[in-house]
Order: sequence, then structure tokens, then C-alpha cells
Amino acid sequence: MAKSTRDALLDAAEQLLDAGDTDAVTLREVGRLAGLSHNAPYKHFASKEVLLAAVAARELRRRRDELAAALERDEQPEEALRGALARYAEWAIAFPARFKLIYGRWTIAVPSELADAAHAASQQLIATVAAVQERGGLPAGDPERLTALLRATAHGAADLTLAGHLSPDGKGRADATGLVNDLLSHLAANQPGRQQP
Amino acid sequence: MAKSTRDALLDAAEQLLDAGDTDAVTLREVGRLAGLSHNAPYKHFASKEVLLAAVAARELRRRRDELAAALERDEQPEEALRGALARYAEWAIAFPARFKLIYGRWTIAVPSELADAAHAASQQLIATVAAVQERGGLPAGDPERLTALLRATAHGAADLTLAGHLSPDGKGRADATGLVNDLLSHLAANQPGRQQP
DNA sequence: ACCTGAACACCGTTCAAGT
DNA sequence: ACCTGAACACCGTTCAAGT
Repeated sequence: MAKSTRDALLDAAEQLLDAGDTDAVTLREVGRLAGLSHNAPYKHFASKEVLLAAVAARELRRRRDELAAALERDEQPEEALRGALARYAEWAIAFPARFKLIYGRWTIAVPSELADAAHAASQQLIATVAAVQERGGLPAGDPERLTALLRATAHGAADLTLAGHLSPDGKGRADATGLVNDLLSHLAANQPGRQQP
Repeated sequence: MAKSTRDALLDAAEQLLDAGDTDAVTLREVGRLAGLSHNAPYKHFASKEVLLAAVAARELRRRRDELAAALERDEQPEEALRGALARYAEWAIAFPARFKLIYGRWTIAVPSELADAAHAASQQLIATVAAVQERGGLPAGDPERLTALLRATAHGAADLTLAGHLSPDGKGRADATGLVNDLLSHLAANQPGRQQP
């Protein structure tokens, strides 16, 4: 059960990341928090960026597993989809540094660990969207493309919220979750046999 | 007509920013590119972040003016809106470092220069959305909120493209502009008197 | 008013040893 | 196999002068 040194270093890096941004993650402080010397990280990671990529990959794996559990939990795909998108935005707003790290630019080759976890999460969401389409809750069409639209909206709403360009206090709670719900309502209303009130 | 030293420093910073990210903007190189010493920037900007904020504010002013000109140029508000959103995404993808700088986190108080230019651009877009709503090209409702939805989608689609999470080569050109057009089509179809083909 | 040059603390990274 | 400590180049920032 003893935590490996590698995990201790990842924990330290994550803690510093959450307290600031990638600049706040100094290898010296990572080593210190793990009770080691200033360059112990180099015995486990080739560079600072490789360490950050491991932090990002671990977080992405957590989120993929959490998404899978939530999708299994919800019986109605409509609610499962709405919940997944809302949790995505809430996570981004709660952990902005992790969000910006994962979707930031890498000067090293993007580790396949990262790409694979992202792809797996994507596939889960696409399957849910397809299920809602079959039940008539979303317009027909390529589910991958419709999923991309939904993700883009949740992603952009979260990022604009972090930048202070969305007024959560303003009229009609136009926060990130509200915008995602607006989109889902517009799409649901746009169905044969359904009409806007 | 001689360019001020201040402008030369801003140009140098922008050039370094476009070639990399904010880390690539070193005050020493900014000074060198402007033909000055390594700490000449401190005679014009209190810190590196204040310099970057000035770069961001200048870019945001340019974009606000460009948006105003484009909105004046187009006669149909539908096309003006579609063009404005497409140009937003294209700009983000062409100048990722400027995009990430403007919507990134500031540890200094966000300069009012920045907030004002962003607000002005926002108001222009809201007016266009309202015009399209009046012509029946978009669902009724708070135009500010509907504009936020459109912006969030364009913003998120661009950011996901930069992260490599959108496949522009895949089926049905699901690139950033394609997703924005999808959203506009879904919203336009969701109107009384209009039906999906 | 604007600029230079030396100096300081900090950081990523490398290297030679240590066990 | 994993870790330490010294060392190097680089960076943001400060300060004492210079014109």
C-alpha cells in the first residue's frame, strides 16, 4: 500500500498546479514536497514537461472512469448526457489549471497515454448521444459530429467563465451549465413531433 | 511617423508570443529585438505581465475594430453573424498564443483596457444576434444569452481544434467553422414556419 | 525622461559521485 | 536502481549610475 515515489512526485506536482499554474510547478518544490532533493524528479521523469504530461494523463484517466460510472448509473440517456456535460464544465471551473494543462499545447509529442484516455472518454459520450438520438431527444445525423458540438459548447462556456467573460450573476443564470442546457433544449425542440411551447 | 519605443517593444513581444507562448516572451529578448538593453522594457512597463496585458489589449482593440467593419460591410445580419463567428474561430486557430493569452488567467488585476474592448465587441455581436432574431432566423429569447451560447461554441470549437481533439480531416468536415454552422442551422430550423428538410 | 550595466534570487537541466 | 550536491546557463527584477 506504500505510495511509490513516482506517485508522491505526481501528487506534489498536482498540488502545486492547483495552487497556481504550470509555472508554479517548479521541480525544486516538487522534490521538496516529496521529501527529496531538488532534482529527484529527474530520476522518474525526463523533464518538467514529461512530469506535467503524466499529471495530465492521470487526471484524464480519472475523468474517463468517472464518466463511465456516471453513464452506468443514469437510466435515462438524456439525463446521463446532460449530467456528463454539466460535470465537464464544473470540473473545468473547479480545477482550471488541470483543464488548461490538459487542453494546452505540448512541445513534446503528445503522450499516447493522454490521447488514448481522451479518445475513450469521447467514445463513451458519442454512444450516449447516439442513444438519445434514437429516442428522438436530439436531431438525427452523425453522432460524432453532434457530440463535438456539445463538447465544444461545454468547453467554451467553461473557458469563457474562467476568463470572466460570462456573467453568472446576470439575467437568467447564463452560466456554463445554463448555456449547455439551453443548447440541449434548442436541439430537443428541433424534432419532428415536438414543438416549442 | 516614427514608431514609439513603446510600440517597438509591443511589436517585439507579439513576435515572440506568436513564435511560441508567453514563456517564449523574455524581457531580455524583447529588449534585444527593439535594439535596446535587456531591461529597457521596465522603463515602459512595470512587469512582464503588464507588458503582456498591453499586447493583449492592443490585439483585442484590433479585433473589435475589425468586427465593427465586417458588420457594417454585410447587409444580411445572418451572413454577418455567421462570418463573425467563423472569423473568431479562424483567428484563434491562426494565432493560438494571442488567443490563449487573452483568455488566460491574470495574476494582476485585469486591465480595464482589456475588459472594455472585450465588452464593446460583445455588444456589437449581441446587436447582430438581436437583428437576426427579429427576422426570424434565430429562436426568440434574451439575445445576450443566445450570443453567449454562440460565442461559447465558437470558442470551444477553436480551443478543441488547437488541442487536436477535433478531427478536421474526419467525416463531414467537423472543424470549428463546421460546428458553428451546425449550431446556426439547428437554431434556424427550430423556428415557427420553418421545418428541417 | 529614458537608458545601461552590474547584481541577486530563482529555475530547468546536467554531471559526477555516492549507496 | 535511486538519490544527492555542485555547477551552468537563463530569466525576472532591482538598483545605482549615466545622459
